[in-house]
This record gives sequence, structure tokens and C-alpha cells, in this order.
Amino acid sequence: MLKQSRKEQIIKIAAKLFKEKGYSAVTMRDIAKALDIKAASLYNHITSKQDILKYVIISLAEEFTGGMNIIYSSSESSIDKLNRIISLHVDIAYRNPFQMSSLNNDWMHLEKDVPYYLELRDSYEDNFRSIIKSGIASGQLANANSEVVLFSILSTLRNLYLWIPKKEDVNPEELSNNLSQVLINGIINK
Amino acid sequence: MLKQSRKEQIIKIAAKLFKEKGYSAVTMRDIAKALDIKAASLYNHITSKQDILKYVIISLAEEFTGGMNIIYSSSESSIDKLNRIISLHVDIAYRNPFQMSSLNNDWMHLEKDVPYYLELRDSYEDNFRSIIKSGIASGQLANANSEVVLFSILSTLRNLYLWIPKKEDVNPEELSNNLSQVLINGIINK
DNA sequence: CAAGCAAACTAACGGTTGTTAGTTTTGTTT
DNA sequence: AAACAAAACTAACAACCGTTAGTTTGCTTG
Repeated sequence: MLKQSRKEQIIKIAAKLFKEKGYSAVTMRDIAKALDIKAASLYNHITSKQDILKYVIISLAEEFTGGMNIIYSSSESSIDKLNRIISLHVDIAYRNPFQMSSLNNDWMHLEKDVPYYLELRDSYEDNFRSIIKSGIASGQLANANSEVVLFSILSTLRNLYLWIPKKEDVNPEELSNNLSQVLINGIINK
Repeated sequence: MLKQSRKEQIIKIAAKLFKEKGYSAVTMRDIAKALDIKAASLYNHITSKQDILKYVIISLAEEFTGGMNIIYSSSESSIDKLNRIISLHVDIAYRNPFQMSSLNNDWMHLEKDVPYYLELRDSYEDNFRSIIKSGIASGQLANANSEVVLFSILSTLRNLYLWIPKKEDVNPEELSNNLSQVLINGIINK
């Protein structure tokens, strides 16, 4: 992170504002003011407001889906895979606390890119579901409703961004371990 | 629900639109069109757009905080209290799937009513945290990080609204039981 | 020092926003 | 049938939206 291009600065500050008020409530003049320039100057670096949102969301979504593909294809146990999914989320949320908000709440404003976003999300969820189901089938996980297990873990992980900024004294490894204990230990077949 | 006033219709349809696009992206003309009237006609029933948001959010927030107060003050065990909190969330989310979205994502647009909203939310969370802590102190709950336990349960319950509409074949009681199993059994001291 | 270029600027556009004022329609009660 | 209130309408407003066009600034390079 030696030098940050103007475009990267714009995306970063925009993501921060999107988290505070949501994509629709943030104007190009808001973003410009935060960078101490005029709104028209933004267009030397980006092509549209939606273009900014696309950079904020799609890169993150691809990181999640890519990470999940690696975990899914590995030869680890179901439980180890779940623990690695937790680490994946903690790691990404720590590095991108602002972008996570848009990923969760502003994706519908991607307009023409919504289908691609949904593709990435569905792929991610399908792999996640599959890991849980095979964990239950093999007896490693307790025989709970797999959809409820998926939903509760996913809800917690997707909301980490709301919680991490308030607890900067906790480090990622410790948080991952605590989450594993709470989310995974409870559903392990003992 | 024999008769629904025009004002109630406006709030209901607005909440539905707010869930789809967020408060800021929904215009008064959008709301009016959904009711097959003109935007100006809305002002015979409500005083402003923000007024609609206030009705959508505050009534729900008060229902949660009120329900939590009753549970907190009861003489039940910590575990029974947690199970009743789950039922409270499932019940409210089933009855108000659209309003839940604004409660989670649009509260910052309440402007002058934000402090009151935060008061209600903090009261709710403080009671929740206290129930978990005394459960751990009394040995009913496993000795996990109480903040992580609070955060993971709360994240799951607050996101139920995203999930319930897709699974209308599941009834509230069954869902509550499944959630209790996944969220609570895992942290019980056995 | 001159040339070139990235990145800022000013000014303005057509469209949309929430909201208002004043008027007409609708349906009920005398 | 007359009177009334509730709730719709038309028309318009000032402000703000994303974006474009054309111009100026300021640094880097030959």
C-alpha cells in the first residue's frame, strides 16, 4: 500500500460514506467534498456513480466466492472447512469493513450487474450448503436443520462488519477462535 | 384487521418498497403509484416522507424493547429467557417482514428521531447482554465470550426477515425450535 | 524553458426530488 | 336536494441530482 491511486481513494472514501448512509443517499458532491475536490473532477477517474459501486462490491464478492471455491475443493474435514470459512470472513471483514456494508445492503443498485452478483452469491451459498450437508451426512455435525445452520452462521459472518470497528482491541485470530467455539462447537456431534 | 386506514396502507406499502430499494431510493411518487394515486394525495394522510419512516421503524423498535423488558423481568432461567427471545424475534419477523428491513438498514435516516431509536436499541441490547452474562455466571451457559455469543445470536435473529419469505412452508413454532437447537444448545453447559 | 498531460476547475444541462397551494371529486349525512 | 368533510386531483416551486463541456492549473519531461 505504498501509493494509492486517486481512483482507489475515491472508491475507499465512497465505501465509507455508503456504509454511513447507503448508496442512494450519498451524492457525487458528498464524495467529492470528502476528498476536497469538486464533483465534476471525480469523472477524470471513474465513469459513473454506479461504476464506483461496482468496484466496491464486485471485487469483494469475487474474493468471497474465490476463497470458498478453494475451501470447498480442499480435502479437509467438514469441520475444518467450516473453521476456514469463518477465518475467511473475519479476514475479509477486518480488511474491508466499509465495503462489506455495500455488499450486504446496496447490491440491488448494481442494476445491470445484479445478475453477476447473484451468480457469485449463489455459488458461494451452494458450496456452503453442500459442506454443511455432507458434514451432517457423515456424522461429523449434529443432525440439525441444515438450512437453519447455514442461515445462522451466514448471518453472523455477514454482519461482522457492524461489530469489528467497535472492538479494535480484539485481534482477528482471537475473534475467529471465539466464533468457531460459538458457531461450530455447538453443532458438532460428540 | 377488518378495516385498514389509508395511512396504514401507505405505511405498509412504503415498508415493502423500502425493503426492495432502501428508504432513500424510494420516492413519494413510487409510493403513490403503488397505491394508484398521485404523490400529492399522500399528504392528506401523512405529514412527510420521514414521518412514514418513523411509523415504520419506531413501532417495531418499541415492540422489541417492550417484549425484551417483559422477558428480562421474568423469573425464568437464563436458558428459558433466551428461548423466549428467539420466539419474540420469530413472531415479530413473521408479522412484519418488510418493516424489519428498515429497522436494520434505514434507521439513520430518522434524523431527529435517531437518538430515541438508539435508546430503544441500547436498552434492548443491554438486557440481552445481561441475560447472557448471568447465564454464564450461574453456569447454565458454557463459558464462551459473552460479546461473541450476543453478537452471533443477535445477527441471526435480526436477519430472519431475509430468510422467512423464502420458506413460507415452515411455521413459526418449528423455526423457533430449530433456532433454539442451533443457537442455544451449542452454548449450554452439559 | 517549452511542451505535454493528468487532474483540477467553472458553468451549466435536463431531469427528479419532496412538498405546497388551490381546486375538484366522491361519498355520506341531514 | 343541500351541505359537509375526506380524499383525490392539477400545477407548480425551489432545491438538488448525476453528468457533460470546455477551460485552467500545475507538475513532469525533453
